[in-house]
Amino acid sequence: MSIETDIKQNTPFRTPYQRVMVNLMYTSNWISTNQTQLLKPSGLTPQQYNVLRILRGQYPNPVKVSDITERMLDKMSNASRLVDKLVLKKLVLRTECPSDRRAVDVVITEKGMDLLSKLDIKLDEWDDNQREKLTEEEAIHLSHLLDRLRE
Amino acid sequence: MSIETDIKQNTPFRTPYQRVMVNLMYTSNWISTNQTQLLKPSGLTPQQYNVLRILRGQYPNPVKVSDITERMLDKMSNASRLVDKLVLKKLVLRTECPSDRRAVDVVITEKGMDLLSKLDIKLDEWDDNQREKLTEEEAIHLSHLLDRLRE
DNA sequence: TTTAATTAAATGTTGTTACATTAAATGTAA
DNA sequence: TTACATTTAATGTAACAACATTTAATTAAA
Repeated sequence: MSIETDIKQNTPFRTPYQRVMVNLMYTSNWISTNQTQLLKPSGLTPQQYNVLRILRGQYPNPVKVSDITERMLDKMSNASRLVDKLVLKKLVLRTECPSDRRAVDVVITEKGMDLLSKLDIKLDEWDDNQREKLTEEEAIHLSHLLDRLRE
Repeated sequence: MSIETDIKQNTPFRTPYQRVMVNLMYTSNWISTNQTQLLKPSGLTPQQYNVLRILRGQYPNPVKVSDITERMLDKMSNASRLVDKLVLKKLVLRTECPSDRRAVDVVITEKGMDLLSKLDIKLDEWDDNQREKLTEEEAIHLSHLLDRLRE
């Protein structure tokens, strides 16, 4: 559905750039809502999931809280408190970094890895749904346009 | 910059679709941060700005709170409390709807219209920046791909 | 070496979001 | 009409986000 119809707008956008901006916010919100619902049964928020994926990416090496902050999509979020939540759920381990006692090393646990594996399957299904809407070439092109927009 | 570089990811995305999803979240967050900063001097949050724009679109007709909710990008947001904030700033007027005493009519004030006019100029500048990154055709294409993705 | 500046993580605070619940008005069906 | 369901807005609440501040460790400079 066109973004104008989706948001019931009756006056057209002044420029195609404004249309893109609104469309991006709307689409991202749509994805985010879907993702939140997908993760809810696992008791994870999208941000917590994001942290787990960052940790898996480095497994079995630890990642410092400051590195997590740098890699998170939402730079303003509080990685420290997110790690707190994950520690409580025993999905990650937090240990003092031996070489710098200010820093904190975080590692994903086996329980965390298992949870991610289960979620991979769900995510692949969601992935397959998108496959029906865009071809691979279109998906690649879309990413490319987004990269250019942020330049 | 490519999204992989932006988020310092060293393992590639499994599919172009996953890349698009992450890219969309990242890009939208980037836009949202920019927008928040742009609006901050006016004392408006992006959502409050969104409500004002919806009201201007119907001016001088009133819009019910339920209609605002329907048209907002973030459907889960609480239009009632957003209108509250705008009433406090005298940017909108809230009156009981005569034909349905459950409903509430909201109209943008002259002060609200003036504020939007000032913001239009700022927004156009931001618009011009994007113009250097994507051609009009590319912007149109990008919106089209986003529409298709949400189908 | 002592002092100052910087860095890393944690914490405090204020406002917001997501969601559930409430309260009042309206619609509907027996 | 009366009872019940639905709609509309407002409110309560718990978790979260944005941002500032604090505390401790490290680095750099005097």
